[in-house]
Amino acid sequence: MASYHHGDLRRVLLSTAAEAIAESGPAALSLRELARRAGVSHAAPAHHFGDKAGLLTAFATQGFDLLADALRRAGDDLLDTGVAYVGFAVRHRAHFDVMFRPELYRADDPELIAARARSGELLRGGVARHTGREPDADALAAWSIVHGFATLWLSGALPPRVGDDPEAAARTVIRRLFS
Amino acid sequence: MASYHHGDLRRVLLSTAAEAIAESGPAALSLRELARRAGVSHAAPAHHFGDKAGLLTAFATQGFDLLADALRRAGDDLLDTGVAYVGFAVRHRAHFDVMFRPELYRADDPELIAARARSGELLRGGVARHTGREPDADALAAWSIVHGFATLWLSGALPPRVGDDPEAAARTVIRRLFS
DNA sequence: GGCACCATCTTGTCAATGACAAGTTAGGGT
DNA sequence: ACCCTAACTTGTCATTGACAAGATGGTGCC
Repeated sequence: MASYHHGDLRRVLLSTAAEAIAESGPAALSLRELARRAGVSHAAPAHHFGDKAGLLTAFATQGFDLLADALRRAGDDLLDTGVAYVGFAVRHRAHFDVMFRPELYRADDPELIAARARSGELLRGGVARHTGREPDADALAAWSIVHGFATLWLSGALPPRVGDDPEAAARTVIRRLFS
Repeated sequence: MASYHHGDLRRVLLSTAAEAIAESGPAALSLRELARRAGVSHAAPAHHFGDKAGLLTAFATQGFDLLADALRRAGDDLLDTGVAYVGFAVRHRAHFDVMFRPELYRADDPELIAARARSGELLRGGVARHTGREPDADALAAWSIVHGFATLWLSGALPPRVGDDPEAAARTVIRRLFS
């Protein structure tokens, strides 16, 4: 068919972008390459997202929503929440890569800000339930340690002795924080 | 003058790259823009670095050397070492941005690997002196928490209440780890 | 003093890209 | 039946990274 109206292009472009970014990073992302993979013309992506920053804004927003889902699924336990954060980073590497790189997208986009706030609340809530205290400093420490571990893991900077199971290694590391 | 032989181009290009990357991230870096700022022809950078990945390889190597210097200056105390790590990230934002993004450069470059190993040793050494134990898990936790804090700070993801002094905030956070 | 060498830098070119402008198609509402 | 608008296409331009080939001048060597 290859009908003139694709019908589902926006969704397809986002998932194709996830593959492309996971392969070679956000810097190497090409709108024309995405269009080629989706079988549409080189200017089709611009219609849905305006420009490259627009696409990455939508992509980051989707990422924050996926993160919120993952944190919700982890339940109330703080350790599980931390492991889920790392699991999200590993499983949705492309999203994670973009989400914390605001110079790639429009950080003032309302939908993005809302999605980011939703996932942030889940993180802070987990910490507050665990310590019972004002969560500021504890939440910051917990967020830092899981975010740092995830980032280092993804960057390949960790020595091989850490093993090949990021979530198990993360569990060990997080345990050091509240002991 | 504008003599045919610049004489110091390699060094100038690296420091110009630092400015450009600090302004708009490594993704937006343009070799031609660097050449323009340095007042040389558009192909001059390629002579010194081969290609863009070559320049970023040299840049990351310089970054690991600067990090090692900063860690050495911090002395033997673990807390100070952690604060120095964060201080390095904030003060040399552009280098830090590239160092942990191996898809941007040639991660198999021997000089880069050597520089990275030198700074890694300083980190592990600091942790070993502090705990007296086999440093693996503790070093990983300490590295994760400072790296995560630095990354979150640079990405602008932290709420305003954290304040505007990254090193002071880092000190508070790191203290939660070994308490 | 002169000469050859070669790292350094320039000019020229090509394919790929992001952005934009203008045109085409089809489907939904009235 | 008709239009009207979102979805997509074709065409174009400036910019970029990479490469090839040439120009320049300092350095060592006799």
